[in-house]
Amino acid sequence: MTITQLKYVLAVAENQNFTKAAEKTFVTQPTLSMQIQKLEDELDILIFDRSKKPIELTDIGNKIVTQARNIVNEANRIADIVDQQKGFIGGEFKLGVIPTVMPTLLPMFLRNFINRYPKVKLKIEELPTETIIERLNEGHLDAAIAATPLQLENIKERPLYYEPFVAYIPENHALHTVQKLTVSDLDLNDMLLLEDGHCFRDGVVNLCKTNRNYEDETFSLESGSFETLIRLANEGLGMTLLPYLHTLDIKDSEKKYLHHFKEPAPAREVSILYHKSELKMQIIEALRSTIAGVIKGAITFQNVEIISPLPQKPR
Amino acid sequence: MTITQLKYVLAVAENQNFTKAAEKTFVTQPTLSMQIQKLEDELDILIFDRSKKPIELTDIGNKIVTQARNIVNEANRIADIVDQQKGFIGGEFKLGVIPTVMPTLLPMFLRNFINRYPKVKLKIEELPTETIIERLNEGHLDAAIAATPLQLENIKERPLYYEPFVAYIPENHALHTVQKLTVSDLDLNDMLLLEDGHCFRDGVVNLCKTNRNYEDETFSLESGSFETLIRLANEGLGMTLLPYLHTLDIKDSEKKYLHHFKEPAPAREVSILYHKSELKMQIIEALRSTIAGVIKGAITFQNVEIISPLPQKPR
DNA sequence: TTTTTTTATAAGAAAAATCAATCGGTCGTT
DNA sequence: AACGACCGATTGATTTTTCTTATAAAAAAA
Repeated sequence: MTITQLKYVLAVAENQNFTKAAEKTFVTQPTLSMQIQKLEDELDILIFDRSKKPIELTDIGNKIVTQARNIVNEANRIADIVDQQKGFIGGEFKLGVIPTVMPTLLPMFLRNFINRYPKVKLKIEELPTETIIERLNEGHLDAAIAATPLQLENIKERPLYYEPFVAYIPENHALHTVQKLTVSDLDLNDMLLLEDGHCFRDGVVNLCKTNRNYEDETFSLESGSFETLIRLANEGLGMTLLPYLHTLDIKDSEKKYLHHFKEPAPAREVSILYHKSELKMQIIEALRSTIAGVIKGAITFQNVEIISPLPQKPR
Repeated sequence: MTITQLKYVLAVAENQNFTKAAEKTFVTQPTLSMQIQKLEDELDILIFDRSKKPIELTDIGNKIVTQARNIVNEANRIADIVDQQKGFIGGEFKLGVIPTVMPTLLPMFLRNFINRYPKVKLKIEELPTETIIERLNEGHLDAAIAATPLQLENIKERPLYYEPFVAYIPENHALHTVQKLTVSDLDLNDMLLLEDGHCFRDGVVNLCKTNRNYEDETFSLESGSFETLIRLANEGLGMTLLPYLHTLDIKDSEKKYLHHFKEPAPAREVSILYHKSELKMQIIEALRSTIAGVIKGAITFQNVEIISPLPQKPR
């Protein structure tokens, strides 16, 4: 059994197709066929059920793939240990970021990070929390930035900052005159929300539900961006909640509609997530410290109440 | 980097000598030299400091060896997973047992186990707890039986039985007339102890110390076996404590000197230990269930108080 | 110094991994 | 049913890698 064989197995398991897996691993398809057969012979089991289309893992194949991922991860870590020893910070690094953090946080630290660690080839993807978790587990992402706490078995989370919710209340709205908002003022029926799938939306829903217990309703007005939500609010279709960083680059003419919450303000916890194997830990640490550095100037809130980003299942 | 190379590195690291390592791995010495050099070239570091005699690991070499052990263990586990799937229970299995458990427990389950799992080649070694822990960590033992709780980072423990302490009090002793002993009756100065290094000795010391706080004294009368302790007690040199199973095959004429403790009786917890990687788990489970089966008939104590087997450090 | 021990090197043999080409089976389409 | 597309297995040649024998070189022991 070789590490190469295990990598081949992983590639085929992921692509469910020998030919595609061969391309990904930069070998020809017969190479994959033979090496995987050799491994199967050695172990005297079948890893793949080739009668199914597309190809499937057998029961035992599934277990082997899990363990193979383990081994390959641990093996990759050798290079990592060496890098660390040499003080080398570089190589490809794949970072996932949730959509509601991406446009505000990224411009704040990216230039800074690239200057400090020019040898790191950052590949950043905007992904929903759910996909981020999958990809972290599969090793397709090296780290991610998302709202926490998620408390997942194989994923570690380290908080970066706490970002309060800020209300955007148009002129003609009932709450417009209220100086300091409290959570109990909120009404989910009057709230303009992001589309389903955004964890910020789930956070807002959770926040409003701490107040009263709503039925699971269908919301008619939803949108994919905060920009649109603000425009809808201006049209008098309700109020909305924004994450604090988004309120920094709002039009001056609209700033007067922003209402902060009374302390402790509800807030989301934004963390850097990584797999418990702590692969490429030195780059993760470099990222974390860079972000922590730039964020310190922008966000200084301490007394906040953390709102869970997880959707509550209907009972 | 290949798994074979990592195994070679481990062999050389353990033997501190290429030639001996070559014999152990059943290859010639040049093979080791070349493969290890290849790995060093690939990683662009030196794993061994060849200027020292005997050969030594470099700093980074040390880290790599630790990780290599990890990888090789995880790799071995693949075969294990396959065995489990096939329901195969067999192969070599190295079990460590502490001296105070060995002579009583072994004859109880060994024949039974060999009959049930004839394909397992059991290699049993009598070792002190300290050595057991080392060997489990290094992978030289597959499992061990020792007194717990030890609460070690990389070693899991699963209790097999609770074995009460039984006092052996000779005729002329002050406590001879006491019907049901309590811990507060014990006096460490009057206690015949096993030699240093036995965890049962530490257990007895801990037990007596829960009573009063003793200085760390030197004990003049110590011995390596319970047989001798009993003989010394008969000579009127003090009393002693025995683990329950040892009291079963004591001479009939001496049985009258055995005194059980009042419930909850102090007891040692005897567990099966194994590395957290759970290698050869199906054999470990087979062992555990076999022992649990035979022990159920012999030990039925429930209401006991577990005494730590760890030596207390002098402050 | 000589001998022994130990690791490195060189060269060739053996084993393996890989590739290009091709086969054979399955599936969907006409 | 026939055709073509797709996909994994097979074959045989080629390259690469691994291992061994033989030997050199260096260090330690005698």
